[in-house]
Amino acid sequence: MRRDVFQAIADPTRRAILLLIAAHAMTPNAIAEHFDSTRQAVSKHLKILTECELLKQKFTGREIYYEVNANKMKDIDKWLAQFRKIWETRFSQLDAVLAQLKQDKKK
Amino acid sequence: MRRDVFQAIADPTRRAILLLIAAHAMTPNAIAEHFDSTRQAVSKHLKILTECELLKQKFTGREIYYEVNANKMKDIDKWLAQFRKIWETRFSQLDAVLAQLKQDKKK
DNA sequence: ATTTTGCGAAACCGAATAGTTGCATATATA
DNA sequence: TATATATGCAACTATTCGGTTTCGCAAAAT
Repeated sequence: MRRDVFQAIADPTRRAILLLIAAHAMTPNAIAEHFDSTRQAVSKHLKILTECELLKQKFTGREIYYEVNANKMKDIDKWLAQFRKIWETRFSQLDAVLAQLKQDKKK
Repeated sequence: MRRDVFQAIADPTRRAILLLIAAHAMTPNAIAEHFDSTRQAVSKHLKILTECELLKQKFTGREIYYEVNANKMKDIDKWLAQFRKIWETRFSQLDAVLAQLKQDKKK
């Protein structure tokens, strides 16, 4: 199944999970304790977050620690960066126009 | 209906719309020309993006120009900033631990 | 060896989603 | 005035989504 970072963070529970374990890795049971829904529901969220690589698994015995993949979080920032770039050039073009107007005024 | 920025950008078509009109405002018809789906489908996307304030409408006669609300885009960045903050303190704590180890070694 | 614990996977269900077609309305244009 | 154009809205549909319950399995604990 195609998993997308943006689709993954669309769900508020999944965003909460990311924030919860951003500080330190946690097991599914420990994570589920912080939410009203069942462990299985949380497990589904973890699966989705793992499939899009926002989470990494660390296996220790029968426990699985989930931790945030900081590197993948950058994908969101990269997308935002596109807009920053567009707006910068747009404003620099505006600057050029304003400079031209100033120039014309002098004449 | 409750509209969320994260839910809005979950859809790839909506992300494409945002990028398309980031440079300059466009009308629904002009936007729809860039996609395979019908004008009505695009119009629905525009409605969702407008409801969560990622887009602003400019009315001129019977035409409606849609433009990106750069300010609302910051909401996404604010969310990302939480993680940056967590990771900064986590690393500074790590620094403290390392410093302590160094201290202990001296003794 | 038996029981408990931690976990994922499957089957199912109601709600939400993205798309379509068809229609109504207001503004240009002939 | 009649017609074409730009747009939003409603009804319908197939699919996806988030949740639950039930189950199976492997690792600990007893």
